[in-house]
Amino acid sequence: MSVTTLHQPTHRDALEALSAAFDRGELLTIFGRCTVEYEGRAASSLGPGDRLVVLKPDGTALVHTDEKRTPVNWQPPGSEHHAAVRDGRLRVRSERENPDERLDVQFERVHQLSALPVTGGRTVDVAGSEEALRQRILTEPELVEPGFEPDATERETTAGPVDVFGHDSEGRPVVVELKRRRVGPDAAGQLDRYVEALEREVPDGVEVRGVLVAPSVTDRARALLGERGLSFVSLEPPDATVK
Amino acid sequence: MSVTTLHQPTHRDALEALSAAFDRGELLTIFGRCTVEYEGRAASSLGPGDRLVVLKPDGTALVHTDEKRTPVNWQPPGSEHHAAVRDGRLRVRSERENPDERLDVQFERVHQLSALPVTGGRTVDVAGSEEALRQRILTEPELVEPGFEPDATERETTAGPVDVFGHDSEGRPVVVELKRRRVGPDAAGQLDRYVEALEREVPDGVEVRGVLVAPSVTDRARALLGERGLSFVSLEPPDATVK
DNA sequence: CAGTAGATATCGCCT
DNA sequence: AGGCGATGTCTACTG
Repeated sequence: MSVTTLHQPTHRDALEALSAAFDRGELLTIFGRCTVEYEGRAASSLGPGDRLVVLKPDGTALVHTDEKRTPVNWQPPGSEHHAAVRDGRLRVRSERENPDERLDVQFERVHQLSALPVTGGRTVDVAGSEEALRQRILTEPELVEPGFEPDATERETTAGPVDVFGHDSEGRPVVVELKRRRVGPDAAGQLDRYVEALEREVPDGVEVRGVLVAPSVTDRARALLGERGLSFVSLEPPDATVK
Repeated sequence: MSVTTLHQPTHRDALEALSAAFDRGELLTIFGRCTVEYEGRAASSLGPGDRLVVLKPDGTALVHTDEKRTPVNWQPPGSEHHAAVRDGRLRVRSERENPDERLDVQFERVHQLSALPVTGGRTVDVAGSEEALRQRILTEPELVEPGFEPDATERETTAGPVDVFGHDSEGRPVVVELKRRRVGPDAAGQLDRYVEALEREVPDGVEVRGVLVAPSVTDRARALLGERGLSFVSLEPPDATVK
């Protein structure tokens, strides 16, 4: 495991190490005093300060300060990294097309630069997802209500795919929308759009019911459900602590 | 600028440097072969591999592979980092309450550990936001339509705050929902909720109009707007390239 | 603290 | 490539 690290390198030495690391497909971390400019989907400017810059071989660029989970500036995967020395200073540019956007990091000083050969293990198994909740519904449909029977998942409508589609004990069509956590008005609106789309598919006079399945709802969402004649069933995804 | 870096340290030396850096409020990067376990809002497990772990003094923890913008595992700000050596191996735990969740990183080997003193410049000015689009509307209301006059921003309704509220050339109330980029059915539903909420506030017989202002809409969103009798105006936020 | 909606959201799936 | 919805979304703002 050969980690290459330079301390307080000259900008020219940093550039050389950086280029070599790009070629080897290594992960780069640069810690230094810099300014950052972004232009594309929006535009932003960041004054001088010490930051940690991470450049990934897949084209991702991250600029982190000492706060927050979200980088203060970034470029998504698929971008192209370029480095150069202008006016005696290291500049890293990461850009992509579609959308057209560009990130420029101008270094005043490079405190440390490391090239890290990263390998293996990218995929993570996550439990407690909406999919897990769906499995629970399909295994025990009576959790939605007694007599409920699922007929299809991801059933297509003009308003988009419905999580679970089925019918109740009296044969009425039922749309089920699943959410893994507490929901607000957006989820109620989403369910309503699906129900309205299906109302148009079904013979006149047949009522389409809508059921929102989630751990809990906000007051506003509950009110919205009431207005639209939709129901709510409290249910959590299995094997996970969800508030 | 004193960057502390250890190469291939023993787990015990790594722990010592780590604890010292915590005390000094420094940003920590650890590159090493590790496994990661998460449990909280969901649960996940990540097998052995080389990753970059970043620990921030505000309680943020990030685990990055060589791919993607999103860390493969993380802990949000406000968490508490703890480090220990168990069975001769470095373990970093980051946990928080509300929601109750915990991240465990178990190192097989530590390739490199750096403590970075980060200072200054966290705030970034962003242009081309929805706020910029709102300013544009307020300055040139005729961009919405000839005769449109804004009366309030963030006007409260039972369905939530409306971006811009005003009236048209004939005195009819108008709800304007702003989006900085191309919108889908969700935005149409959101506008519809606001219009319906205001219909209930206004005297019977008075029609409340709804206008969605965005660079463009999807087909489904356009259809939904049509059904609900809502309009669409194509407009982009200023000073930014938005598709 | 909860609710609500924006974001350079990112990401994955499917057409 | 675009549309669409989930996400351990994160983040800011408001009550």
